[in-house]
Amino acid sequence: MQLRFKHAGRKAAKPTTLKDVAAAAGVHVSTASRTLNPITRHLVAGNVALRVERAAQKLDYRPDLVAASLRTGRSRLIGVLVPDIADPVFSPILGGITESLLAAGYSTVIADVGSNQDRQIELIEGLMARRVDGLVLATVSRKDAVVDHCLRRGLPAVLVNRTESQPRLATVASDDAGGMKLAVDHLVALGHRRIGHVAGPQHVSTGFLRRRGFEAAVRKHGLPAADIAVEVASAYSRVEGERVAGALLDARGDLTAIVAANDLLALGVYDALHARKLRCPADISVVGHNDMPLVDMVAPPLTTVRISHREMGEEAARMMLEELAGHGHRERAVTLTPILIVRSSSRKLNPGEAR
Amino acid sequence: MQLRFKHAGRKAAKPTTLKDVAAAAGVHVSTASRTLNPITRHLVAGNVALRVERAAQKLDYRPDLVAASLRTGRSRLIGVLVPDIADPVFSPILGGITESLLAAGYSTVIADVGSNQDRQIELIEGLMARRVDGLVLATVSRKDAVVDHCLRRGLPAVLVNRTESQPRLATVASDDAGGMKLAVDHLVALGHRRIGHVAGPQHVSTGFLRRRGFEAAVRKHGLPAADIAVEVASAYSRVEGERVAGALLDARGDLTAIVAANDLLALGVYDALHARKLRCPADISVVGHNDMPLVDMVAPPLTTVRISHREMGEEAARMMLEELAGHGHRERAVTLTPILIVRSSSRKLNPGEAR
DNA sequence: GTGAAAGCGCTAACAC
DNA sequence: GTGTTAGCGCTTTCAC
Repeated sequence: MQLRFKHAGRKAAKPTTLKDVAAAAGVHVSTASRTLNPITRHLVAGNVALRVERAAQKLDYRPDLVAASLRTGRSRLIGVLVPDIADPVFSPILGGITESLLAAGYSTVIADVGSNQDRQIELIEGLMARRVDGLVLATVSRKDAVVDHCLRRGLPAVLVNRTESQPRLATVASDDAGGMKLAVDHLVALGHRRIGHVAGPQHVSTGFLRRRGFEAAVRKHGLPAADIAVEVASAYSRVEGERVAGALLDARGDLTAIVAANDLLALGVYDALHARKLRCPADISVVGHNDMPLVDMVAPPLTTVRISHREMGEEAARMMLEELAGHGHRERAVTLTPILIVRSSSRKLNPGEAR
Repeated sequence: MQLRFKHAGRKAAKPTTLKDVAAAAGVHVSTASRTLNPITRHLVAGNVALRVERAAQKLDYRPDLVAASLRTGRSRLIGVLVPDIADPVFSPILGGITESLLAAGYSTVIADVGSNQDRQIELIEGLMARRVDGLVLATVSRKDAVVDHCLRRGLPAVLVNRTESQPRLATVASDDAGGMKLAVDHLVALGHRRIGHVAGPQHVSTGFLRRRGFEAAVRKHGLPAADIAVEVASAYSRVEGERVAGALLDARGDLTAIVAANDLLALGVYDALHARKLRCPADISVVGHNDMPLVDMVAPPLTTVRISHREMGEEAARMMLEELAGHGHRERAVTLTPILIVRSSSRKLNPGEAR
């Protein structure tokens, strides 16, 4: 389609500067600057301030944040690194972060950086070239080169969703081990004893801590090691879930339940069951983790562990703001408590029942 | 939890400036600048350039984009407005945009702006204060004040996913009417004649054009107006889908199929069917639109129209880059062709069958 | 081909 | 309280 528009390419009018405002108000630029900055507003006489404000209003003055950044060294810009913007887990986190930061006058640059740490550092350099005031990392592995980099460069940073194994930065995350305990307690209460775990990648905290949480919960219930089966997925994806669950099911025909490290893996478990003509929950109960959108509508509706991703984002923003305000040492780790959402993918085992 | 870290609050080292590089290379800043800018690189003698580059390398020099922006008036920053970052439709669009722009050296500021146009304009002003070079709008209504604003301010802008009724800006969107034709053709081929439509909000192009596309398709098949029922939802949400589908079903007990303007609405249709103890597809066939993640896993797997959101984002980025390069008048509207994905929510009607 | 100088728009020390 | 001055780090004329 070929079209033309009269407006297209129209030249932008040169915007009003502080100098224009000052001239219009008959004062010096610095006075205008002081007036328009809430912090220094009180330094200027009421009537003068009023004149400046009126002039600014009349000329539709908009401060140039780029110039202000150059002068002050601060940009009021926060970078956010996510491994995959299309992963539904990160949307609400991003929503929480951006909204909270915006309310405090900060803009957010979201970088979809994948999971290659060298590339991540390259991209961070780009953000630092823009003088971002801080970074929120939703990407970290348990020992993360990006964190090293931020520390070395003195760039304020906050971790969200994932933690390092040795905490070096302020972090907000869900209680991953606690979430698995909820899942295992639930299954044990339903009579399950031979339980498998489709673990997430072990180089990220969620995968690692959930596996450990699973193992601890299972031990707490005194289930013999022989009743338990754990297999690790190399990524949080449906295909990996299917592959790993398949391996688990083929090796251990006696399992009655599988706990997946997240919902995407759990859906992969569904796929594996389907491929083997096994029914859920009749043959195998499945529990996921995250309560991502729509898992209440899949067949069968998924029993899962809900964590408040949006709240996680809001909390991360709050921590970042504290960090920037200089009193960032108060609260270094916030742990959100997950809750169990029981739906139809887990069922009560009849006494003595086995496959 | 209270913790402290030795690294926390560590002072950032003052970064190397162009001046440092110039000094180290024994040349003037302007020469260093010329060397490091690919466009002006050829103006400087080979051996000198080499010296500068080595110095830059050695000092780990990173150009200050803020200073460059102030000087040039360009920021290599693009703003992207989405109505709701948590809506899974926008994730792949954002992924496509950010990746393509990044490859061209542009960063992306994503603004989650809701649907209040006054607020949107306020937020755009914030982006303009950061001197964004352009805006990608995934938010527009059929007559959009934000577009007025961009035009007036001379800010390059590209529309994605939604179009205005009178095209004033470069746009990339799916063939919405065509998508509905696919859906209706499919149902008619299966023997359906009494078909309902849960339409989306009519102030956005997707809702409007899909409804019109539905009506045109139905007319083309010569279905009498009495066989058709259209009801408009006030938002693309599951609850609205349920409400509107409920109204449709209660008023028209003879319908055998419903086409929803998007998948979220289609899932609402499922909810409404469920509440009325109607089965899909046994009693009512349902077709959605968008093929959003997981609709292949709901019960029953949803027949829907797939559009390539990621490609849409990539295309929008390409158009923006063209716009910025000055030859933005070549191709003003790109229409992506959707395809039908048949799953299990639509079934063939037996001859003469009715409810 | 390179250096000198000006200046983007703003803020903040200092002077009065 | 307000004006003066300097300068953030870079690019880009203009000289030579």
